[in-house]
Amino acid sequence: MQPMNQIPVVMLMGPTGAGKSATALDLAREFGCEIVNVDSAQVYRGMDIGTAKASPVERRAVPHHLLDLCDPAEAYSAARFRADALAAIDEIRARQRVPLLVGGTGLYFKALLEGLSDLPAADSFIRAGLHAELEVSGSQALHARLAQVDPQTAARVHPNDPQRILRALEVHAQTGQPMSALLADPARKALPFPTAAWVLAPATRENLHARLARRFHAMLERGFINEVAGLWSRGDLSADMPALRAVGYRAVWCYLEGQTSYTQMVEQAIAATRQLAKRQFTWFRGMSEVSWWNSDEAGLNGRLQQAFAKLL
RNA sequence: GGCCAGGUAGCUCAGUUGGUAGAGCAGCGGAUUGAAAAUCCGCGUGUCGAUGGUUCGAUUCCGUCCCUGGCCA
Repeated sequence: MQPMNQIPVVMLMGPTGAGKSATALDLAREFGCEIVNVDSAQVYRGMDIGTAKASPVERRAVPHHLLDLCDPAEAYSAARFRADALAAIDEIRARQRVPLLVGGTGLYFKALLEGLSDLPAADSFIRAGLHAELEVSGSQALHARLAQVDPQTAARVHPNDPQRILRALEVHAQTGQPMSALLADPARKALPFPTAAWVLAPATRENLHARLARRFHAMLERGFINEVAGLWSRGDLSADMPALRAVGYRAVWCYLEGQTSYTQMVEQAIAATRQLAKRQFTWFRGMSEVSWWNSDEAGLNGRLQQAFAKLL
């Protein structure tokens, strides 16, 4: 075996439904990898069918990391992901095995590859206060306030984007400094190991759309509605929590509350999945040093194995 | 078969007192620093069902035909 500082970290990214999981299992079995999840929805416990999480059998065959970290009532974050992923990578490499990072969350990949600035974590108390203010005054008013304390951030965040306006105000409230000043602090740290980044995606959007529709129907057949109904009946979860905003879950939640018909729910869920895939493409296209692989191509896994072998 | 209501963007529809048309959704592109499967931003040429007529000009008015839905036979 080679010295640990040469064990690479392989990143397999791709839009939802591209077949990353199956490919990852294939590579992991062949090369003795351990899989690290890079999916913001799969970190939640009890959200299995709708997130297409690896099954217990698959998880027994290949070790998986960063699944089931949180209750759906909690909020995970990009910063937690970065820390958790770095820790998992260290452990895996210490075992002389290759970490295979698999998922579709562009921000998480970016946070890992480029680092995050030293910003305060979310503060639920401050956030609740700002939210109440948002309800009363609207995002334009909060944007105007942000322009007072942090003109630079206000200039780059749209007045209709409450999530970013609130975050910037939250950071200012906690630190007394404009978020733009904290972001200016160079926080980029090169990762202390070699990396390879691959994007797995179907050749055409039509192919992907067809797959996504089929996949959602398959989820329904596997009891997806029951899964969401279980969360719904807990009584302590609500549609505005990050976990329940996930594609599919949100649509079924509305259906369970009687806001949409079954047909509308199915249509909404599939459309939301397509939109997610489109945003994922935007992330991946903007990344430098990634190689693209056509997931529709015959013999793909063999070629990926060859590419993988070259990294070792 | 008769009467009525419709046929306008991929879908649901608005509109043009005659000067070739616009919303929502879908789709496409982009942004993205502790919620990111989130949250935003931008993008609208389509034989206005077909065909004849009136008109300088018809998607709009008139005739005929076709299609869909409803009612009556």
